[in-house]
Amino acid sequence: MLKKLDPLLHSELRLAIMSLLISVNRADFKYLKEETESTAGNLSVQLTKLEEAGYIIVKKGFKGKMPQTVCSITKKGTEAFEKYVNDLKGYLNL
Amino acid sequence: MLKKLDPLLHSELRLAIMSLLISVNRADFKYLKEETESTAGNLSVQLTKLEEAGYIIVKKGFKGKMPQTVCSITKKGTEAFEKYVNDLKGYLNL
DNA sequence: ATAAAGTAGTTTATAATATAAACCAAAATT
DNA sequence: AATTTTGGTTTATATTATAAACTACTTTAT
Repeated sequence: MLKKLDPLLHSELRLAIMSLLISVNRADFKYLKEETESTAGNLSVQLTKLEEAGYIIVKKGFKGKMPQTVCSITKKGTEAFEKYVNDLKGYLNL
Repeated sequence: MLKKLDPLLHSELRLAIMSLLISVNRADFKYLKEETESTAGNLSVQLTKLEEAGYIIVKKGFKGKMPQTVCSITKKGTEAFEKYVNDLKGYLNL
């Protein structure tokens, strides 16, 4: 009945990141930091975890002269997110 | 936009406990352990946390000669659960 | 009647996770 | 040219979850 939730997604910040990336497709570090109201350190750590899991792609480049980190969601990430949402529904009586 | 999630409820086991108690109203330790497939130790710890928060009531008694712990959800717990579900919806694109 | 095994938990220790603090390199500002 | 700001990473610490060990008692088998 109650499905085991993907521990990588059952984290407030990582879930927020994925939720944002699902709707906007691409987002840079600054944007994610603002929208999630997280600290840079925490965001950095969680992006790395999502990247290592293959849920997102992280590209480092420059915007003008300033470094810029751009993130996007992968197919695997989208599927994992959708599965998580469905599994979670079992807990929420939706 | 993205609301801060109640950390007490954003835990797989505690959420499962609350979800079960919402639907059945009363449940004993054994039933919760079976349904959640948790270890007794983890369940014990999480029930105490929910009790301390005033989200559930834990009553210790006996069933025949064996000890029995019966749990039920409080009004505060029900309200917290409902708020959590609503806040979470913002993350899930539902 | 007693030893062994099972029930219903709690407590304590350890592993995993999240968060914050400290740091770094370069750019922009004063 | 010193200071502050930007855009991060790394490391340390606090929190949380999980597992292991223990308690107290009951039931069953010998």
